[in-house]
Amino acid sequence: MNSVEILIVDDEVQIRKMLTITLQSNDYKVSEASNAKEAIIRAANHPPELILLDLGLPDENGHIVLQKLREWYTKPIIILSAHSSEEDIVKALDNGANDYLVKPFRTGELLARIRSVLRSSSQEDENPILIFGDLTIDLASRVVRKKEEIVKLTSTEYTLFCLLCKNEGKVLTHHYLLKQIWGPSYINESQYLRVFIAQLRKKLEDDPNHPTHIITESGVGYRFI
Amino acid sequence: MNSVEILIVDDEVQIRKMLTITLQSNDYKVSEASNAKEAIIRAANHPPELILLDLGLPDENGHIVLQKLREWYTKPIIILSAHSSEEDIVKALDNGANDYLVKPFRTGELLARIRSVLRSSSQEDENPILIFGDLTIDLASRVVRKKEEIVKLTSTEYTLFCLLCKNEGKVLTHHYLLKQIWGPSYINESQYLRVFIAQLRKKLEDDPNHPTHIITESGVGYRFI
DNA sequence: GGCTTGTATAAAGATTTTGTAAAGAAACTT
DNA sequence: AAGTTTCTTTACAAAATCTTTATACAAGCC
Repeated sequence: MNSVEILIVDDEVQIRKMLTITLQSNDYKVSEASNAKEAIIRAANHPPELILLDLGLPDENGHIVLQKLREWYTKPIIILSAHSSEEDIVKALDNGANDYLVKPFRTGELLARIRSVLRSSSQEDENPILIFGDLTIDLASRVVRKKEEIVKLTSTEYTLFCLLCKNEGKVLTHHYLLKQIWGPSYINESQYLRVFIAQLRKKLEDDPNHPTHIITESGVGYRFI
Repeated sequence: MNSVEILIVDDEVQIRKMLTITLQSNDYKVSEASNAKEAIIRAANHPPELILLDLGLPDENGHIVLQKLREWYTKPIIILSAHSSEEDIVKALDNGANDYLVKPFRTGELLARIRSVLRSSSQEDENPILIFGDLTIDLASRVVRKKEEIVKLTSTEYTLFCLLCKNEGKVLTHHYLLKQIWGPSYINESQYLRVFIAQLRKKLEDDPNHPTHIITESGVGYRFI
């Protein structure tokens, strides 16, 4: 068993099916998403080793999805697209795509290109466990520990914490966090954030009243250090 | 100047010329080889950051050249080939090529693919940091430091400081600053500015009474140096 | 000097933003 | 269907930030 997980993002069920079968018969683990929102949530909750991203999604422009993913997702992304214009290709590659295949593509070539990008990304042997002082976060198994003790986080708490961790040191605006976690229509619901930040602090900080990891940037957002 | 060196391996002189011009005009350094033997010697003597390899060389099969190179050469190799058969593509990718472009290819796409593979091989994600003496400002992370120490700025202070930094040396008028930060209806509230300039000086200057960075231009505005 | 104009700083007051608890709603479990 | 967990919403307290006021200083000019 390969145990390498690939996330397929495509709105056409036939293509997902075809890809799933192809990949599974080559010993990859597969997860699927049929739209942009689902793709981002899946990628954040359970980051795959590679993402196959169709640019023609129903709910959002594929280039935007790519940009959003690349804000934190560092593993390979291969674009599968019906568009073969140079403009699209250059834009996607410059937005951080590792490869770009035009549909319809040849299965053997796709598999070879997958092997290629996985090879060049795995040589950096990325440790899926991030360590911040006494806090560790194992992205692969979705486990957060504080001084070896496992901390139980709800799905939303974990997504929020992941985002903060992956952007260590950077300020993430309320706007951005709300959009990433709850979706674009929630960008004014800052109260949600406060509640969940408070919950994270209660679970993760030594002294929740004087947080040392999750820092408030008043008027702007939050920062993780 | 980019100073990234690329080795072009192709037996056709016109293609080498064309590639050389394209790459040089995009700030890459270029070296050339016209056959397999030369290619391997050049790569060994002076390893480039990337190799563009034509598979149709006169003295040896391109796939063999690729294999030989990959025995020790770990940086990106992009194949340029007239053959578009799946067999060739898969074989090249599995032999360690990072990408495979079929001739004739589009220049913009080639450049984008070069950027892509260079990016994923060099993976230094440096965020731009502006440095002014002992003051540094990290725009991506929204962090200002004075002698390595993080200085906590409020939202408005930071916006003001950014404006000054981004216009280093220039005088920014009261009018302009007020308009940018508080909006057009505040252009007469110069007192606001004085308060915030004073606060910035208190936090950032060695001696706030004798500022060396944030300079008053009496009657006009402020200047940052 | 006395006057005016522009600037600097501290501190009080007002406002905005953030933190916390807790209740109600919704979604899952068993 | 009852119980549990998680999410959403409300209300209020606490903290941080912004605005305003008061006062002082410095430079230029009559």
